[in-house]
Amino acid sequence: MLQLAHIRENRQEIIEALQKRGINAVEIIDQIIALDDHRKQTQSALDQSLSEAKKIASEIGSMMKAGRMEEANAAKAATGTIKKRNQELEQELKSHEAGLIELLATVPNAPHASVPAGKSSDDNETIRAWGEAENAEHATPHWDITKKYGLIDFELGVKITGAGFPVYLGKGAKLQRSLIQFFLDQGEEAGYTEVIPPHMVNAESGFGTGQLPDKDGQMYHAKEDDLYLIPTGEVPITNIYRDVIIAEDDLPIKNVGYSPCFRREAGSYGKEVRGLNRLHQFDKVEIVQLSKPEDSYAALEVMVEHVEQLLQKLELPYRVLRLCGGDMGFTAALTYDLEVYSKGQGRWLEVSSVSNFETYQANRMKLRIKSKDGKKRLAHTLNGSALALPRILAAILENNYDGEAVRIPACLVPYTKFETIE
RNA sequence: GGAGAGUUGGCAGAGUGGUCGAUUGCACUAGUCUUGAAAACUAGCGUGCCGCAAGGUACCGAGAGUUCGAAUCUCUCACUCUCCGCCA
Repeated sequence: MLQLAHIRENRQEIIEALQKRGINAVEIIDQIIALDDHRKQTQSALDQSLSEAKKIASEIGSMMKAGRMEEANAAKAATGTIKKRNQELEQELKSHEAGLIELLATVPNAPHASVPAGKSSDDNETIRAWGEAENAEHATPHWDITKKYGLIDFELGVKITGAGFPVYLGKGAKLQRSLIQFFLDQGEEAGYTEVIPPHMVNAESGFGTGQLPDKDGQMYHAKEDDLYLIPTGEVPITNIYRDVIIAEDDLPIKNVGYSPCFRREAGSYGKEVRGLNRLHQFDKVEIVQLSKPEDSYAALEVMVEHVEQLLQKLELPYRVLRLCGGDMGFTAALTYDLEVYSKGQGRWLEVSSVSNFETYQANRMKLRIKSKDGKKRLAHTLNGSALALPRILAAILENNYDGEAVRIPACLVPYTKFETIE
């Protein structure tokens, strides 16, 4: 969520930034500020009232010690009204605080100055591109290739679980595992510390990174234990640092982690979701950074470069997009999407999304930085896919297929131990 | 899943109804001393909220309750440890 102090100080600026998302936030922002005013007043009144009650209690203590019992009893009798007032003020404060969080949680992050205004993916800005985005001579969609070589069985997944839960077989499984290993090794080389996080999270974690309350329909929920299957490694990895105060010298913190991701994808259908294009369960290697506010945008660029390096090593043509306000996720201030060109389908596939959340998540998580002089401030959080597996796998199969065999990119051969699928 | 023990500031560990946000030690930070370091000594050293500030207020696993007053008493829950059961 946005910080209250920041909203109060930069009301107009935030309203203008949110317009890039197509949101008119005037009313909600003013509502928030008004409620915060009430909160402050109530806090003051409560503190004063509590102070009074405390004073009387200690006076009664001294009276009793001195043996002046009648006096003490008289004072006791008079405490009723104060006590009642305290309770009322406490209730009022609580409801103001809860109301504020509720309102704040409905306001998305304010886009960065460089974010273009826009409604949909049509308004995204292409920053740069790499490689030849042309259809292959033997253009074949990956679902035909996986079938031909027995790499993935989608129907088998339907039997075991349901649509969107494919079964990887033989060289298909090995290629998948090799990619994970490759991505993790590359992350480690770039200075990220590997973590293997839990694949289920509680509601607090879901709130911390911003999936809850707004996107809870997208996550699988185990009601019995009130736990959610993670939609991305971002959730458990970033929440490692929930409620933590980090010494400034320990920043930046860089983690890389592999995890399966589970998404309900309610409402998706058609050829957009065919094959590996959109699944309910998929694998992803995620990179996460915590940084000082003044360093976060430089870190974001380096993260994008890291992902680009991966794609170049895999020899996949790609382009980098700066998302417009309307296409950006709820919690992001700036997002770069990386798309690879899928030659078998003749379309771009999103394989990575790298974002700076500034203090939006840190504020929800109470993730703070402590400098040497003892001053505390919220950290900036960033994350990105490096990379999401299924569409990479699809692109590798489609882009390296010559009608006879699939050639494995050189960087993966040390992992797969085979050079072709035929 | 069953039985028992526990949960206090970065760590260790006091405190069982009244001025306790909490003794003390270690760690940490600054300073004195020293050629430098160590040692010793001095001071500082949790987090949130309200307030320009002085200051006020809240937090001793979480929530509720008893009381004029709760870290201390009662209840519920969570977690940790030990033993038993089950199990990859």
